[in-house]
Amino acid sequence: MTVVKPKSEGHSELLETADRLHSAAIHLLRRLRVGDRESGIGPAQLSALSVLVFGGPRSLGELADAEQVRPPTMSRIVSGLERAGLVKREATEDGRRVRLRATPKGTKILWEGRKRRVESLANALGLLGETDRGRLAELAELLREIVRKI
Amino acid sequence: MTVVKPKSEGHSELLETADRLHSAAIHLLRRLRVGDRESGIGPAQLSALSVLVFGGPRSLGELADAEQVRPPTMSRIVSGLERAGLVKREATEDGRRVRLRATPKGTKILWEGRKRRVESLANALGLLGETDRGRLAELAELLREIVRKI
DNA sequence: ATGATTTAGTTAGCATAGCTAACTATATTC
DNA sequence: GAATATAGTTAGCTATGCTAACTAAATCAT
Repeated sequence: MTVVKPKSEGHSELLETADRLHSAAIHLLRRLRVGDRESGIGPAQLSALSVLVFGGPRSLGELADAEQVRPPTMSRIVSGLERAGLVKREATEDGRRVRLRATPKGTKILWEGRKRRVESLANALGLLGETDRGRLAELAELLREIVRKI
Repeated sequence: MTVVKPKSEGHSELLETADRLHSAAIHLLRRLRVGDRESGIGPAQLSALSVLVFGGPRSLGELADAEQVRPPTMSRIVSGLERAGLVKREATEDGRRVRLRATPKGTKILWEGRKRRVESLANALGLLGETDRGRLAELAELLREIVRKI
């Protein structure tokens, strides 16, 4: 893993870091999905719901943008959330737009689900030393910035 | 973001870090999926193939374990890879087991796909300062350890 | 040695989640 | 007022996750 080709050393290292992040992200989500399933709500729904809960009501298009999916995909995700009574579609001044709002039930469910979801991760984090934990908090922040830049 | 409830300060911080990692992982993969699609091979297939290419041949059950999915799921993922000529099912001494092996084509495709996939991520990483980049490489390693612990 | 059990993998059937293309309805513009 | 643009939805495809039920092979126990 520390073997790096001599030529264009920095680039190679960058690719390796990128690849490792990618791999870690895939496996991280697979592990956490187990807990997600207990809530009876899919990962895409959970993620979309969290935007509405923490970020407030918005239109379907805005939510699709925030979640990096196409409108038809978000339309169906929202349908699922609505069917479960976690989100409501409200009419707006502009008759084309809908305003999506998390219901009290949705907000409650999200908080519970989120807690359970990150619990195992938080536990794993708790196994780390104080130093590593601090570094990891930095990573999370850094990662968020990076994702915005991609 | 630095607002932490006084009670059980460390735990709350941990949850927040966990949540941020989770969110970042979701969005990271969504962004990278765009590039993935160009290869005509799904993310699960790509990930499974990479285990075979970098980790060598193994049984379906082992691959399912490595990828944190159930055997039927992996069976279908492998079927897709086989259909595309990227992986071969080989018979073993134990007639129940199959040995999965990446074909030369699979290996080639993976290297190309992997390169393209992490390219955008590596570019985003390149926008960071030298300090952040170093930190991130370190922390990617940390993340890998954590995922193993969950 | 043969019958029962365990193990590995597949098949069938269901749900979620991603996409594009095509449609509807409402706003905006000319 | 007609043409165009915009927001969402519907329809239909693929990929990926699952559990349940099946087949085939190996192992175990009598």
